[in-house]
Amino acid sequence: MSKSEAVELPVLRDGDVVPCCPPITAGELSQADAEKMAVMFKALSDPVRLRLFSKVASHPGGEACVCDIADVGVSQPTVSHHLKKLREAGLLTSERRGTWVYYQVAPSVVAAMAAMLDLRG
Amino acid sequence: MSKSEAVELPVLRDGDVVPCCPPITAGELSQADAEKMAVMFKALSDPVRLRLFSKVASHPGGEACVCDIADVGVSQPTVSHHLKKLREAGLLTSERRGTWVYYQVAPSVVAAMAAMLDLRG
DNA sequence: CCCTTACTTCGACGTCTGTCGATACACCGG
DNA sequence: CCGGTGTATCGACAGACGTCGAAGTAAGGG
Repeated sequence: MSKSEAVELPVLRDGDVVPCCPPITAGELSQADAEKMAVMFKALSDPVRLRLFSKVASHPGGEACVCDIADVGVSQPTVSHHLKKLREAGLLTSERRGTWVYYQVAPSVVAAMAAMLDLRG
Repeated sequence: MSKSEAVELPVLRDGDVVPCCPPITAGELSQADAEKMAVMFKALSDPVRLRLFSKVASHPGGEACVCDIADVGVSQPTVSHHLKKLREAGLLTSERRGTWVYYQVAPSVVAAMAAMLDLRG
């Protein structure tokens, strides 16, 4: 599947934000932009995914092995399914290291979502 | 169409943010917090709702009449349905003034979502 | 009053989504 | 090569969701 490279801290500096879409206060979203953003928000619209995501994000280095975060009250296949959704939405990246698979947060994508919700115009 | 006599700007100051949940980097989300946040993210997980929301948010005063924003490519009952979802999630509030119903953004709720996605620890 | 305009609710329908158990795939240690 | 552990995919199914037209409610104007 996907092959991610860099393993770095999720620390953000100004300018790291992918300028996907302007803040919602800036004007009406185009159909295309709306669909793009909807995919990201949908990824976080499930309690299980939200918990998985927070577990990865709050882990040291912003990355965690599946086995470290799998305890969210659903079966293992379901965990895998949700992690795939988060991956497909661009919020997480994954990397296999030996037996284990590590998931990392994608800071710029998350920052883009936050930026879009910025009401200070 | 309608004539919205602008109320006030949705400008935020520090401290206006409802401290619903800590940033996702701060630790694992509780089951309850995850469910609460999931409802908000789910509200923005649909392209039509995202466009409706952006139309309200980008309107002068952060408020708009339904008739001003209803042109999003779906039927009018569907628009009403989506606005209800946004209202139930706390992202919008509504108010009837005469014949028209005006929707306003709920700045503190939106800010809480943005704060949760803040990766700067 | 009744009619028109603005919006909401209702009922129905097809699609999408979350969940599971079973199964397949990847890696490691012996 | 073989058995064991960690993850991913598959197939199935119930429930949630987006959509519509039709009908209901609210307000204003003749």
